[in-house]
Amino acid sequence: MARKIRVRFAPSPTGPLHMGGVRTALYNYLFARQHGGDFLLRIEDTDSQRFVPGAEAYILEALKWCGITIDEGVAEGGPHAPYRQSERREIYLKYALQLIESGDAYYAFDTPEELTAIRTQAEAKGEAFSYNYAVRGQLATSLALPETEVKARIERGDQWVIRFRMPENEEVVMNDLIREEVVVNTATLDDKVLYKSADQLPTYHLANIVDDHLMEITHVIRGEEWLPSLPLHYLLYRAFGWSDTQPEFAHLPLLLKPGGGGKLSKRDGDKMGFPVFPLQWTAPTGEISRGYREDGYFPEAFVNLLALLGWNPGTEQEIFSMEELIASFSLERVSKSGAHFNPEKARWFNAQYLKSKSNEELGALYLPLLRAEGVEATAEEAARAAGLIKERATFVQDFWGLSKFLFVAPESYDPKVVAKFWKGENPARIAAVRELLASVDDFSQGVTEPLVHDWIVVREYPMGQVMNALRLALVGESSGPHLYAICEFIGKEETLRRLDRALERIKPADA
RNA sequence: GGCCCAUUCGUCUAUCGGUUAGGACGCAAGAUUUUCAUUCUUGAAAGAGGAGUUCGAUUCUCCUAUGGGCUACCA
Repeated sequence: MARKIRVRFAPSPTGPLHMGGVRTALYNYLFARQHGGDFLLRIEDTDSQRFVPGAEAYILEALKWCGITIDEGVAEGGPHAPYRQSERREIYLKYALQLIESGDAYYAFDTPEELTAIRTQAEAKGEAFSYNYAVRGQLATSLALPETEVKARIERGDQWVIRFRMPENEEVVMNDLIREEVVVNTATLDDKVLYKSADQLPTYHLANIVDDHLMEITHVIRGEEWLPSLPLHYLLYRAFGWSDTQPEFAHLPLLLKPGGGGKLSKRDGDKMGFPVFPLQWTAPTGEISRGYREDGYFPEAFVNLLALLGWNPGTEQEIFSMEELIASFSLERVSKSGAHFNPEKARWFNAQYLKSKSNEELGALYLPLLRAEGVEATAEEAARAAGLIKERATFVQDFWGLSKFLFVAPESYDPKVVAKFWKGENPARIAAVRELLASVDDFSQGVTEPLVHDWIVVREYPMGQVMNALRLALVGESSGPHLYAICEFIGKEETLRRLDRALERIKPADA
């Protein structure tokens, strides 16, 4: 009988989620939705030392912004609540003790200080210390100490941890949905801590396995950095007797820095000039890291570009809505090797989405920016302006720079353009065009364009010369949308006013 | 150091033994346009190296190299 697909995203609230984390969440979400399964969000806050206030709220907001909806989780609740591991602390000790009972784990009384001492000592000799079968019989463990001594220490309140008793020499054969078979010999592995008395909290490994089991998780989709601990996780499922319901595993390739040199990390963004976080993050120290949202990315574009970083549909389609991603995603088509993030392509994705949006939608986004510039435009004007310039923009934030001349007359005139076009007969021609335009009242593009165009052609004036001079007079520079569209937008009165101003203010380059 | 994973244009990637090795970003050129941009066309650009297996390897195996991850009482 097939179990209902259930996956989880289980971040640790040690800071803002970075884009690699969002991608992991996204793949989990896509997988769940495609199979009609459940997507859970579990907060893994078993490290009280590294807890960062605000991180959890950030994670929730980031997923929401991306359109990743959660079926069960800290905010939604669900049949397996609570979904915050710190609130499940009493669950884990029982399971740790069960492993001691079965002989799969043992108490260890070494203090962290003792362990660092042993480590540095080994290092000095050029060796690497591993807490494993070779040493657990010699150290202060329940395997080496008499039972009475173990009891006494625990009752006395000595601190202890519970470690997994890693088999001495066993080939663990694992299966990964992306990498297929992986084999590791346990002789190379150490006895990981599962539970610590100091804060009465489990470590990741124990909490993760216990919760995935209890929450009936069927597929664990996580980053490749977890692959080395997969054998431990296999062995834990076996020790608990849960092998028959053990989830399938899929380890995702890492997101790498654009230029190489390791996985993308939280610091890279500000250093390399692109965001690594979905949302802007203000650290408790006050330090601000930029986010895709604040940088002007549409969530659809962000999700789209993330989806294609490590997965491809096998077709040439590149633009995917969330629905299309849900329909075409598959773990089989996730690539095995790490993906370098390409900020240029990220911008391209956003430009694609920008172009596909309606003028009204973009106008609504532009309006507040116009207000911020002190322009009181109507929604209709903002939409028309957006329509004129969306083809040449990547972000809505680009709009003002690309269309300010639609709302305010140029204060200055680009000297290079003046030198090139405001000379010879051009100023006089512009003066003539001004009178020509003054003769019509309908300023729609369909009227002004043939009017001026024919006028220039009939006189055999050089089209480029006249038009560029005209553009200079109206816009102040040499780039922008179709000139007659600009005239239509600003209207007759403003057009004539700007021409008068230009004729008065611009000094001919050859005078 | 040990263990594990990976390796096709600069980058993301297609190819599931036989292809002129395809697409996208970026780059270059051309066309269109009054300008810039858009758009369109074209171009440069890749199988890490070496052994095998095979009639035939980018594709399968091994070695080397390179890249990456892990190696905490962090996740």
